[in-house]
Amino acid sequence: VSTLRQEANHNPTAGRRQRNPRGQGGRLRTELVDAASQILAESHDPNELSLRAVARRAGIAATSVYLHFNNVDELAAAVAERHFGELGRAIARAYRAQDDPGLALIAGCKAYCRFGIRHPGHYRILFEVGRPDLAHRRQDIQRLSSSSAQDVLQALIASIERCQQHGLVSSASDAAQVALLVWTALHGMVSLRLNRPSFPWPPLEPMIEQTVRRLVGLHEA
Amino acid sequence: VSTLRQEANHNPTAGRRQRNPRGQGGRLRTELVDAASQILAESHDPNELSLRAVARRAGIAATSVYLHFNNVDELAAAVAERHFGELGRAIARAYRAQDDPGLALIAGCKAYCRFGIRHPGHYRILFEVGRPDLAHRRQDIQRLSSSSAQDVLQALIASIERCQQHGLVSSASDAAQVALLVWTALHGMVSLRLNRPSFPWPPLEPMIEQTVRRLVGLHEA
DNA sequence: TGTACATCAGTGAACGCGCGTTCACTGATGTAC
DNA sequence: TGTACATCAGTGAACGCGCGTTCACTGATGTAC
Repeated sequence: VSTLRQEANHNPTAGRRQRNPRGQGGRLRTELVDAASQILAESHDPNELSLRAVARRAGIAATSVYLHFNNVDELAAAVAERHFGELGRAIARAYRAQDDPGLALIAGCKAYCRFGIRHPGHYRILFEVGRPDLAHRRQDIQRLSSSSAQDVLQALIASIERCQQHGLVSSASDAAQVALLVWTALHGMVSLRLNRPSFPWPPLEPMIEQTVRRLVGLHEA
Repeated sequence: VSTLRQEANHNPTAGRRQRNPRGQGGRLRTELVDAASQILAESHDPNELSLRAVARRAGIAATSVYLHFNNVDELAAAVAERHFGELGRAIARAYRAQDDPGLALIAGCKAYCRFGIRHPGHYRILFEVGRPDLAHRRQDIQRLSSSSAQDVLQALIASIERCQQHGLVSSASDAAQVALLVWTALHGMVSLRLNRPSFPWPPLEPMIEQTVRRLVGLHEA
């Protein structure tokens, strides 16, 4: 009987959770997103992100998830939102560390790919998980997370425009259009490396640099 | 009782299957791959490709799948093999339809993307489904399907080399290396369009053409 | 020509699993009177 | 100051589902004698 309860409700490695104090029930929401992120960090496969797995990891009953999310898709959307934020901050950090606009652009692109390679589960939930239900049913949430994606893209556009303003890149082509070429190419590199790890891939960073330089028309310093 | 049998074993839209004649049991293998392809063609989501779904679609008992495949992963590998072949033929057809090596290269790339956009389930099973079990356990099968992927890549390399030989592309950079840039970029375009259909994507073909021209250094005719 | 037997192409019931979701509930803590 | 009540943060059992896989089997067709 005790093993049954263990299996059903508790993460055997974690201690028994004590309930939050009155008025602090909202903390569980954060803990659930934490737990989901941990699962994604370990699994590489977003399909392992189930309501029951998250509840197990957080040390609560499966039903308690419904105190904060109407269904499992809303939980997944909250997780995606968090990781969109983290991706954006990782890119911004790498970008700001470079003075030259061209090098900053490339550094941001490398940060994007590095995030994907280092956090496959998190990256996949952002760009490889089809959650059509969400897109159809919960327009508010979809707007939120797609605006975070837009933020990432906007930053890329701005960084290409900055190269144009410094004369490093021709102003003949539209920065927004070129940014799309770059984004899709970066995604392709991440996605294929994650999904075909046994392929004999050459080193990632030179590949990123070549792709970005050629796509935006940025020549060696 | 009769509804139970229906649900368990039969596709209600298809007639009752009659068994293959003696010595022709191997036909079922083809029918299973057919059924699996149909499911993928309709679903967009490779997770719906389950052993039981395939059996239902083929009009046989779930257990009969084991007459031809040791497990569900071998079935998936057979499906992938077939669609690698179809992708390769689609590319070759488009390629051969153009005389100019530069236009042929671009036509092949467009065919690659078109295949992915038109057959999301089939494309995903080739490049977005992580089947680590297969890669680890069944080396022979992995070799097969990865050699089909290699065929596609080899064709791309050859078509870039042909551009070099005709002086359309500089011979300064390695064709194999550039081919990788092109392949990953094409995959990124397909993957993102499939996974984020609500994003306001610009028309696909100009985007492919720009990407390929810039990556290989092929200028407008 | 008749019959026993082997082979072949499948079947059907059952198993244990994890899943999302529902429902009625529990028990501690604060608040109104 | 004591007590009834409301609120809050969660629980536990149960549901029906589809899944992959196992096991023993069935029934038609060919073959050896």
